[in-house]
Amino acid sequence: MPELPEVQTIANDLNGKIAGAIIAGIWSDWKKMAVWPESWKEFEAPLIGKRIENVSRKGKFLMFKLAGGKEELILAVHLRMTGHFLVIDEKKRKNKNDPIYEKVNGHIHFKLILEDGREAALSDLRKFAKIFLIFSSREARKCINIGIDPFDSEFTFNKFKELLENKKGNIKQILMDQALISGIGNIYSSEILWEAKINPLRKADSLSESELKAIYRAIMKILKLAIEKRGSSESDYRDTDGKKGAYQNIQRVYQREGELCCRGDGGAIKRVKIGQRSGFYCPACQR
DNA sequence: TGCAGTGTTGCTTC
DNA sequence: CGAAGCAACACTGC
Repeated sequence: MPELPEVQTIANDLNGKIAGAIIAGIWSDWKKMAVWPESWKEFEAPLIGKRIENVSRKGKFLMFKLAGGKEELILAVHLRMTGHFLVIDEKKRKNKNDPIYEKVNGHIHFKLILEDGREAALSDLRKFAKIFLIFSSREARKCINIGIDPFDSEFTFNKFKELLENKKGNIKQILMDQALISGIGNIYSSEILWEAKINPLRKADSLSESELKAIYRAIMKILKLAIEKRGSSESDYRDTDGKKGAYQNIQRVYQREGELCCRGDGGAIKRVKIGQRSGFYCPACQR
């Protein structure tokens, strides 16, 4: 489930592997994923022959910065629920134990074919991923209407507090609001609130200064830790080698309904529906 | 066997 | 106007 740590891991890996590579062609069997330009020909043409300068992350978006044309061009990709990128080198695909052969990766719907023969392939079981181009000379389309990134230097505690002012909803849904803060989804919002000892159903306007501080610290701590662990792989998420992340092994509440909270307070993890999503928390230590 | 549930987002409806 | 519901899709598990 690509949230900020998973997208960061993919961006880092792609940057290490394919920065500098030239795009020889693109391929897709699901052209609906290109949301802009909507015509596949117009989407495809500007990509051919461009050099991938670097790959970075913005919120949950992957940003491929391309050079070689008259203007700067960015290929932006949102992985939604089940998307992940694999870097495939056909010449080296001999070992059947290569995790790239896993069943979960048999859902490739888009490829950047590189001049050196490798492919950066987007695997997406549920076909929810979206891709689009951002031309520096054209009016920016409202594809990326996202809030501040937690790793932006301007994301200070005071900024965080300011963003939450006058917010009426529960803290979990607010943390997942991409227009406010970008990158946190269902897994990490649960984990962050456990770390901060805050009940996910708490109204944002009921939180004290010290509780807000605990949440802010938890955001930074949990996201950094998850990036170190290369993300969470309960399900389809894999890195560009097809390997799993390790964060699911240290998750405290997410997907642990019924288990005892590891704080040793005797609380059993509860699962509640919050805005049509599953939220997990320990009723004993999260107040 | 069939249907509810699954990480995300954005559009529709009330 | 904000909140809630649901659709987009494929697969898993009860």
